[in-house]
Amino acid sequence: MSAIAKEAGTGMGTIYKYYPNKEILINNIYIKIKKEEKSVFNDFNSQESIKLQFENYFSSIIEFFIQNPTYFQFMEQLHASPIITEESKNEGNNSIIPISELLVIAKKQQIIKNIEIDELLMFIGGAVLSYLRWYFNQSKTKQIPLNNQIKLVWDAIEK
Amino acid sequence: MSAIAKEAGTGMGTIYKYYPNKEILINNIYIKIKKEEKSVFNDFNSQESIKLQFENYFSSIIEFFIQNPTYFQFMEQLHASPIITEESKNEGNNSIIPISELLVIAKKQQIIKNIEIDELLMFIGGAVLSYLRWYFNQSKTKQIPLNNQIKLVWDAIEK
Amino acid sequence: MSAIAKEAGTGMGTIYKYYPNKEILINNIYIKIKKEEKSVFNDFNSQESIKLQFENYFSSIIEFFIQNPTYFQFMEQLHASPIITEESKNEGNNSIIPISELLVIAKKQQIIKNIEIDELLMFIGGAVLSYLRWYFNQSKTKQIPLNNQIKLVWDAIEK
Amino acid sequence: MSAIAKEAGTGMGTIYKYYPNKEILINNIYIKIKKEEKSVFNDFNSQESIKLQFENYFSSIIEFFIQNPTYFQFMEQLHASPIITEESKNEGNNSIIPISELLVIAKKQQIIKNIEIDELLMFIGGAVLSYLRWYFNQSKTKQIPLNNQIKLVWDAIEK
DNA sequence: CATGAATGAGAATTCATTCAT
DNA sequence: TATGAATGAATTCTCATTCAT
Repeated sequence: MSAIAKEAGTGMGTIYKYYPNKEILINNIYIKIKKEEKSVFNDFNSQESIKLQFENYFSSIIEFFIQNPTYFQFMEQLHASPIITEESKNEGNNSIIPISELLVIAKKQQIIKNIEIDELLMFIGGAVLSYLRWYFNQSKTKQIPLNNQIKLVWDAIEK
Repeated sequence: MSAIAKEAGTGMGTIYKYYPNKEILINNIYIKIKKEEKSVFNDFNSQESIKLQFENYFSSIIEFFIQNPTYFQFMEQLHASPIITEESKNEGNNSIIPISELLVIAKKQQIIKNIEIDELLMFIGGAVLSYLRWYFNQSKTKQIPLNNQIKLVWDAIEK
Repeated sequence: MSAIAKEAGTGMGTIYKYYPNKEILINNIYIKIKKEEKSVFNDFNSQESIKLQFENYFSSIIEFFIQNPTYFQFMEQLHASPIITEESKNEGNNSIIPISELLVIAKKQQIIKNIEIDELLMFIGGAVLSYLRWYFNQSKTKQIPLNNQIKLVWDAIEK
Repeated sequence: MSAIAKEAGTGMGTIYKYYPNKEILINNIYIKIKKEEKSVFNDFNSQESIKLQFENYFSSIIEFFIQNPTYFQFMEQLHASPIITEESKNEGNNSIIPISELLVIAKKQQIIKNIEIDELLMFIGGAVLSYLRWYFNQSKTKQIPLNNQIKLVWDAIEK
């Protein structure tokens, strides 16, 4: 907590004014990131084809974390920590609503495989996560093309 | 540490006899799990088709963690922790050698897409991880068929 | 450390804020005592005869430890302890500079024996130490006159 | 204790067979050294002059600790430790009986100053101690002549 | 009888939280 | 109101002692 206060340029007392204890602080950060993550989808144009919308989503969510590397580090370290409450996790799950809705439509239109939405979602989530882990381990010189990842995921879920 | 000793049914001093400090203990557990993970591939029959071998690997590695849920919990909580040293991570990376070699062959035989091995590996790793996260969040009644996951991954990497 | 905190009327955390660990705390006390010991000589009047100055020094340094019995106990217990670093010992040796300088003058004036300064110093140090050990072992009723000690030392070093 | 057992080439259990606990072990070592120290005086020839006997004693006791540097280290570290019992200290004080008796004679014969034996003893003890501290801090190349020390002490106590 | 692995009370150290300024 | 020094419960680690082999 004292390290956080120092980094934030405030006293510890100030943090405790807004967040009664460390658990609440961490959980609020968690939820904040999840909300921002969800908002990535707001700008999307639903006039475009399903495939394009999906690809846009996929690259946007990755771009989001590339632009906010500390968010990614935070999630990597804490998503499985006992400090994150069940309640926070539930609220955090809202972040996948947009892509979930897109998948529902795609499935109805028989564009993608007839697999449970949840199962597809977790699969896509895994692709996002692994790409980002890779990205942040890379020396910045060798950039991995996102195209390949997008093709892999789309070939996977496409009917 | 005292909780670990209690759970292990030993005194704390005994743990410190074998592992000089907590960091070393945790890193040894990390490496042990990674080694076991690698050994999953030992039994494999290289006479089978590439696809079958791949599917076997994929389901085996998932089976491994389902049989050892504590291993999975440990990795989820600690893989991104600063307590895991760079050295341990490097040693841990040996666990993907078997599947890596399989992919090299598959690529040569033009069975799978012409994408860098590392990129394919991280993609597959993401699929494994996301399935397991899902599995352990499930109430045990609703079992998700692994078949779907295998099909998704294979369709993704197949040429 | 907890006993020290209790005695000091603070929490243990407070000690650790100023002294990162026990070793540093102990070494700081060591150096502090040595510095105070040195400052005993500050008040001295260099107009007086060499002999008088010497006698003043001798009785002052003994008076200093009699007034601060805990200082003496600390030194007795810790001067040979491995917790006192070589660096601290070197810094502590500054405390003998004043008397050392006095002896240099005394030797030039052929007042004292033509023996190496260091050898004289150690001899004097031994006399101080042994008197103090004696003093603190005494029941307070039987006070040993310091005069005798001073005569002994002076007769020893005098030409 | 385990370090002691290792150094001694035995198991810890063996030590505990002979010395029920660490305190007793340390105190026994203390007393053993003190006894050896006393025996240094056994060989002495009472036919010699008092002065010669004194000088022999002085150099013998120093020689004793130079030959047994670990004894000196032990005493330096532990003489003021709370682990040494009052009883051990009392028993240890026997080691000064021989020199004490010599001083009684010397005083009767008016060879040395008319100062209390105990005071003379502590003075001499201080000289021994300071010489040894000096000796063991020296780089072995520069040997300090013991003659000077002996002259210093004798001039001090001589009438 | 000798051993040294096992023990756990006690010591050192940390860090979330409080509260006087 | 904002601060960060002070706090001490909780944690890590040590080491004298025991006891099964």
